[in-house]
This record gives sequence, structure tokens and C-alpha cells, in this order.
Amino acid sequence: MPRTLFVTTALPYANGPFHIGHIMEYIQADIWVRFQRAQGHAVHFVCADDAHGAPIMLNAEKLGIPPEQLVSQVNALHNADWPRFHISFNHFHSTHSPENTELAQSIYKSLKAAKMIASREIEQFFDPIKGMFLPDRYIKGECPKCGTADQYGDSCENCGAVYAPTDLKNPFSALSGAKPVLKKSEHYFFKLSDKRCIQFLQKWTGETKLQSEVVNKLAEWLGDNGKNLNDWDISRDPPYFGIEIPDVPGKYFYVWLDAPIGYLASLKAYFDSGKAKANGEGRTFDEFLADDAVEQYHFIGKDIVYFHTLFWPAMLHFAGRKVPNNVFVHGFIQVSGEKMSKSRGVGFGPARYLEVGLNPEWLRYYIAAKLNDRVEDIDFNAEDFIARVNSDLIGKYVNIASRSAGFIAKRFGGKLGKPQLPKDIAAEFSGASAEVAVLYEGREFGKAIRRIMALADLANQYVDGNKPWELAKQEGKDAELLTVCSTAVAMFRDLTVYLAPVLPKLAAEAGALFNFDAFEWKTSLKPLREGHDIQPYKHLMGRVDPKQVDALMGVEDEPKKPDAKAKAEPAADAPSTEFALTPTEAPRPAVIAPIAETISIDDFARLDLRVARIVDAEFVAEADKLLKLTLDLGVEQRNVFAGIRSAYNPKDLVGRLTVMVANLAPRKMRFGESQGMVLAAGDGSGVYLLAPDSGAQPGMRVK
RNA sequence: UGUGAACUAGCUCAAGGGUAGAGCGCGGGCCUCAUAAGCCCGAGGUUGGAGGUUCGAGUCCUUCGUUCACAGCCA
Repeated sequence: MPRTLFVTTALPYANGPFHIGHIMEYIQADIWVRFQRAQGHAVHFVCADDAHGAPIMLNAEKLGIPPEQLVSQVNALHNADWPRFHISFNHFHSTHSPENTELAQSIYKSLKAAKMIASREIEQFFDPIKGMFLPDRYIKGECPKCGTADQYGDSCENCGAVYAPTDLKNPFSALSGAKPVLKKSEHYFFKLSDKRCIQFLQKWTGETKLQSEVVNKLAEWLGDNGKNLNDWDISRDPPYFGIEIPDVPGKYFYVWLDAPIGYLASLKAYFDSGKAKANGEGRTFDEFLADDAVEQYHFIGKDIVYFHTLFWPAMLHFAGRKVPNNVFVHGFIQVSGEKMSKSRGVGFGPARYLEVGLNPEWLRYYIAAKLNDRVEDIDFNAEDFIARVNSDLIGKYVNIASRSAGFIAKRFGGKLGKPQLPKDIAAEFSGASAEVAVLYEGREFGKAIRRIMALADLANQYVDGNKPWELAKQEGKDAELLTVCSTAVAMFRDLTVYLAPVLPKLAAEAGALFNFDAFEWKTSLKPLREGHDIQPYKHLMGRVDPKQVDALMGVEDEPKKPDAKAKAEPAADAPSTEFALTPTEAPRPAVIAPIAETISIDDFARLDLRVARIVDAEFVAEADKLLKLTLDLGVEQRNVFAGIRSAYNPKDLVGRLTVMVANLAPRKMRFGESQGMVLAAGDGSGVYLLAPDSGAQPGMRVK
């Protein structure tokens, strides 16, 4: 019986472009969704940008644009990118939308009516300069336990202690550097610790077929009858970019309240726009959502299990709505064994992946081949990627079509004979249909791929054993040749159907070429008839060029360390035009100075290095090497003279972030007092000012 | 620090109390239909370390190590 499914992926934060982790999740969900559609089920697959919260507000402020503009720009960016990976979202919305405002407020009102909302006054750190309450991540100070400086407001990176921001010694605002003051404010809470809520959650988690890792985690949270659960603070004070709480003017929903509601908002927009109707769903949004037979699934990463297995079902339940049927949790994608990290620059972006000319279906295949149903990280490994795609997809799978279809076109006018699979192979293929379906359904994509590739091996063995190239040379073997090639094409067709959820574009192209539809298993797997027309073979997919992957992984052509040989040779080796035309490529220093003597960490700690914004820069009349810089340290401004005139134009420096030694003794110079120094690299041939990565704020300590 | 998870051939992964498997890579052979791919054979693992339970342990238990996630107002 056809099922009706409502499927979502986690909402990406509307603060920047997609990273590879988003795309991995979308690919996982998309494969599952496409598989379900191929089984004849109706799937409504949506996502949206998570557009609210303090980080977006502050980022927009930094960019000098309204947050609305930031999130709409990012939304346009996102909307351009997901289709390029063949993600089949039916709709991609934003939480900054009328639908989300309406739904969030309505759900809140229901929760309030159900007496699940409480309010009480709490005291929090407030930044008197920015005029706002500070989220934990924006408060820094010394660890109350071990005294390590510059720790975030929640836990210490040095000793691992967990504490409240108010426990920090010498706290300061990471936004302005100001000393935060405690200030009281009325906050609203979702009563997660309410007996009814705990009861419900225990019931829900018991009934839902959650992954074992998730069950473990939940047992930790819900164990001991939920004594470890506290109420959830769902309100924020202005300034805040979010949705106003109805009947509480001047208060906003915490972004995590309205974010998951964005799933519903996106679905509503999809219904209201008529797209659902076009997709065969005749009901209204409300009717659809209230139907118990509609299955609701959320694909998420392991970092947000808390929100999706506690808050989200509880919110829906006490607002009198249907709760999710399941939450599918995946691990993170690592790149070459390293954690994806934006700040450390590890990994690569989806945009970059496409830019270097890599085929999105290669990534889909690779990710599929590595995914299972567990909460495990997977690793993107360049060599593995190349080997996997080239040998599986090209060597095994596409090759079957390529090696058999030629004869059909050349010798038989493009008309197939009757395929005749040997009994054992036929049994393998037909048996695989159900097995592969079970594996796809259970999100065991790696196993499904393995099973399918085993079939591809059989197909190649079949061709090899029947040697069509010999039959082609023998008199009177035409019928046999036709049968062998037709059989191979038939096997290729089946493989294409099995792989179609992973490789939708290739499957469509193969279908067009060989005149079949790969997207509905029930009909797609029917035997091919004698006389079935196919087009002459065109190659369906090329191999990965390792150079593309090198480009993706940021491997430069140049050797990392110049050795004597490399240095001696450039004269003989004419520089390529490309190299010559790249002025940003810095000339390699002739001599690398030896490393200075070892110092202790304490020696280093004596240096107080700070991120500073250059708010003004000007020439110094009487000095030919100096520029006078005015640096903003968050808490104060400093005048610093820097010997960088040879390399920088003052007007180009204004607004830039750099790093300065903040506790250097001031020095009187002929032109005035220099209150510190900026850091720059140089060996005599050039000067290069240091710049922190984006996101750094004036006043942050460098360590 | 606590809780949970992971650690199996060079690489990526399977198996899961009863003789450790696959793909890729590697070595050897065969073939040539394929926008260059296939087929066959082989080498390769004391399953992170150490203890224990058991007739028998990758598999269960203890412990250590390494890595990761989570640890409530961080998205």
C-alpha cells in the first residue's frame, strides 16, 4: 500500500554557504526519499534556512546590512546550490517567513493553554556597551577551576570543567570587551521537567524505533525519571533577530524554538503555493499534517539529537499536534580523518567541489557507499574516493553498457533480442531486488551498494564467459551474440534501477539511451522485450581525474618545502604563463631563518596578543617607512606606528583585522607614542601583515 | 571529569562466542567487446594494548591507550 511521507533534513544556519556536512545529510535523505518514491510512495521532502538568532544578527551588523538582507542573500545562495547535487527537495523555505511566524506563535499559544509554559525572572550577563544580554559563547574569562585565561562561558578547554558563565573569573564580553554586568529579566520556559512531559517522552522514545545510540543517549537524559531534565528557556530579550512572543511584547522566541517549526513552515509554504497539489496531494496543509497515516521523518546530525528527541516531540505533542515517527541520526563527515572545521580550514566546500569540475553524482555514490544506519562518522578520503568511483562506477557498472550496447547498434540495428539470464544469475538479480529494497529502507546504503556491485561483478563475469567479441567473429553465431549482448543490457538496466536513488541523473540518461524508466521499481524491473529499441551507446560517465581531487583538497602543484634541486631548476624550467600571471604568488624567500631557541609556554603566555581592527591608517610625514595606525581593541583604541609603508596603502588597511602585541611597553617616538606593535611576517623582501580568520572580533586574545 | 561510541589486511569497510571476509591497492596469469575496461590465481591480519570468563573470544567481562560526540540555554 502506498505510504505518504513527510521528510525533512536539518535546517542549515543562514550564516554562510553550505558545507560538506550539509550536503552529506541532504544526499543521505535524498537517496532515501528517491528510493521511497521509486516504491510508489508519496514523499514530501522539504527543508529551510534557519534564519534567526544572535549570531546572524551580529554577523549582519558586522557586514553593515540588515539581518533580513543577510538571510535572504544566504537563502538565494542555498537555493542555487542544493539542486546542483540533485537533491530533490520539494520546497526549500526560510524560518524568517510569515508561515513560520504564524506557526511558532500558534504552537506557543497551544503550549501556554496546555500549561506547559512558565515564566520567571533570571539573572544573566549583560553587555552594557552593546546593550544586550550575552549568550554563553560571547562571554569569556578565566576558568573558575584551573584559572586558564580566555575561556568560553560554558566549559574550559584546558581542564574540561563545566560551569555557568557567571562562574567565570574576570569575565568580559567577547563582543565589546566590556565587563558584563548581571541583569535581571523575565524569561519564559517550556516545562520540560513537568511530569506529564517526562511521561510523554518516555512513552515516545519507547515506541519509536530509534537507533540504539540514540536510545542510549536518551536513557542518560530521561533516566532516573527525568530528574536531570530542566525547563527549557525559550525566550530572548531584544535586540534579537527572531519571532516575537505573542502577548509578551518585546520578547522573542529563542531561535531553537522556531527552527524546527520551520519544518512545518516549509511544508505549509509548499502546500500554500500549490506545489503539493501539483505533486498529487489534494489535501490542505492542516488536513495533511493532522493525518496519523502521514509518516514524519527527520534526518539530523548527531549534534542535535537533544533538540529533536526531547524538545521537538514534546512541543508538538503538547501543542496537540502529531509527533515525528522517527528521527534518523547520522554522524559527521570527516575529511582525510580530520574533523571538519571551518575555523581550522580543514575540508572543502560543496561549491569548491563543483568548481574544480567534480561530478556531483560521484560524491553521491561515494557517500552512499560509506553510509550505514548508525550514528557513525564517515571519512572522505581522496584516494579512496577516486578508487571507489573509478572502479565501481566506471570499471564495473557503466562498462557493462559500454561493452555490450555497441554490438546491438552495429550488428542488430539497435534492436534487442530476448535477454536470457542463466538461472543462477537470474536468481541473484531477482533476489537482490527485495534485499536491496530492505537495505535502502533501513538506510544501510553501504550494504546496498555492496550488494549491487556484487551483481555488477556477475554481469561482467557473464560477458567474459560468453565472449561476445569471439561470437562476433564467427559465422552463424549472430543469434547467440544478440542474446548475450541483450542479456548484458538487461542486467545493466536492472543495476540502473537499483542505483537510481543514488545516481538519478545517470539513471535518467541511461534510461533515455536504452529506452527505459529507472524510477519505479514495480514497472522498471519488468523483463525487456525482444525488439526493444536502444540508441547507440554514448559514454554515460567519465573517470575521476586525480588532479581535480588534488585541486579540491588544496594540494598545490608546487612542492611544500623548497629543496636544493627545486631551487636550482627554475631557470631551466621556463615559468608557465599561469605562474607568471599570478602576482599574488609570493616569491619564495631565498633563505629561511633558523628557528629560535625553545621557550616555555609560560614565556609565550607573557605576550598578550589581541585581535585588533584598524580603524584608521595614515602616512607619517617625516617617516618613509612608517604608517600610523589607530587600532580598536574592543575596549580601547591604540596608536601604533608600524613599518609597513613599503607594502601597504593606508586606505586599504582601514577596516581590516590584524593582530597586535597589546602589552608591549609604550615607546616614545619622534612622531608620537607607539602603544604596541602589529604583527607582520617578512624577510627583507616584503612585509605581510597578519590577519585573523573571519569571525574574530577585536579584543580577542591570540593564543 | 562524567556518559556513550569507535579502534579488524597498505586504504575503505564487512562479519560478530566455533577454521577472520570484500572492494580497492599490490604480485602473477589470461583476454580485448568496451571513450581502455574485464576475467582468473595469489600474497597480506596474533581483529588498539594487557588481563579475565569459556572446551572455544574481533565477538562477553575488567582495565589501559587513542579518537569522536554529548554533558541545558551554543548554533
